[in-house]
Amino acid sequence: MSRRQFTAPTRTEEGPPDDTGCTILHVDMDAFYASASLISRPDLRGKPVIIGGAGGRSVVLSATYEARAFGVTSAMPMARARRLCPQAVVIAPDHRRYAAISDAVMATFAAVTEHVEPLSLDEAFLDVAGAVRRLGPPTSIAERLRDTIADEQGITCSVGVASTKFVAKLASALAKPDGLIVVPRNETVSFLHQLPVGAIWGVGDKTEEHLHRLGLRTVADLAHTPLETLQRALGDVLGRNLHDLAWGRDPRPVVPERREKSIGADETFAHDIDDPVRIHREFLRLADRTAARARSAGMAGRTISIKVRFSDFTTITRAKTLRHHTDVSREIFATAVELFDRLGLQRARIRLVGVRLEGLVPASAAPIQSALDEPEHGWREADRAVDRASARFGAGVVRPASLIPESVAPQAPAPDPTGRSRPPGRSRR
DNA sequence: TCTGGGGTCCTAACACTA
DNA sequence: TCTGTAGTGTTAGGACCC
Repeated sequence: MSRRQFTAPTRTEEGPPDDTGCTILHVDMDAFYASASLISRPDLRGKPVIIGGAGGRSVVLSATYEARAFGVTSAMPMARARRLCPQAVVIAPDHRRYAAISDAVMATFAAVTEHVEPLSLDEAFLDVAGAVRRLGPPTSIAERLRDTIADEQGITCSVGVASTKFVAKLASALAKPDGLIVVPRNETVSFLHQLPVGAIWGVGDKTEEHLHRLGLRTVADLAHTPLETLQRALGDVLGRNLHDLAWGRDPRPVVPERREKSIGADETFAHDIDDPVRIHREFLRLADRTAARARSAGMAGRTISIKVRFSDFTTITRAKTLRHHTDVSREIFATAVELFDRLGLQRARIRLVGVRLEGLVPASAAPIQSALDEPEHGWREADRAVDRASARFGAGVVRPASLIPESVAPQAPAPDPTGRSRPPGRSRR
């Protein structure tokens, strides 16, 4: 689902386009989360519907085109979306359903080519060079994919067909909704040069503003600016990238598998808080979630970072690299709390905290060293037991005592949210 | 207007080491 | 032993994407 919208100066729909050499397809589901949610609510088709949380600080995950007509866009605060379109029906996200549909769509892609690079749940690049002899020209393959997805999943998608990933992605955005655009190889540069600079993948609000200050408004302006000028203004890497893209140079291949480099979780509080005990408790919850996800992915990391966002929205991060890799909840939590305490905040009002595990490697390849004070059968085994219980009875069935609501927890001495308690299985003498 | 959550990548400053 | 330098790793922040 592409967030950046721009108007198509032209649509190349007249006559059969020349798709010779255009073997890269970018397939993007139309308003994916909204379309998927409406499968079980056909009564809402054709009506403005917003997918998002009901909380005061939640944002729009997706919206139907009928809601978008009122100015509702994804990532917009829900409060604003409701003001813009008060008649819209708001539906809570159903991530399981989205994952299931995404799996089915990816399987459809895999039946066409093994060169599929998923970008997210709802979009992917396909390199169909090897499928042309078997299935026909790229445009036919794209049409067939669109039909299959519509028939089998009941949702529409848009496809860009081009000779590079970058141009295919631009084309699919222009084709939305429910369309197909082919950019012939020899028309790539003229296609690009009429677009605004903001259309380029990697140019966000800040860079676009920067380029406008330099008097650069279209991709053609960018292309005709000396490389050295762009590099001076934007840095070596970004300057070079934008210059190359402006001339249609994008040699990146479709890469079927990409390994995660970090895993993390963060949480925005319903109201800003300044209570260190509550903040520690939140770090415990987030460390637990992060570690469980790492273990489930079979990964371990060496760097633990925290993120703290204050009430004025300024955000800081702090990180610590351990001497060994870990996937142990308690170790991630202890490091996170150490980093947080080191900030020495005097009851600052905090809006969000986050925990991230970086420098991931397969756990099987990482020598995971026991923490110095870890007894035999310690926290790692406890984590494994929790994982097994969660797999059997559902996530969250086993939690640290300090995360159990007071109304549920048995009367006992207050748990220590810092986690500096005794390890499991060794608490009794 | 009032800004989620999950990520990746880049840059710069600094520390450490050969 | 001291100093300058280049390479590398760590840390922090920012921009961007979906």
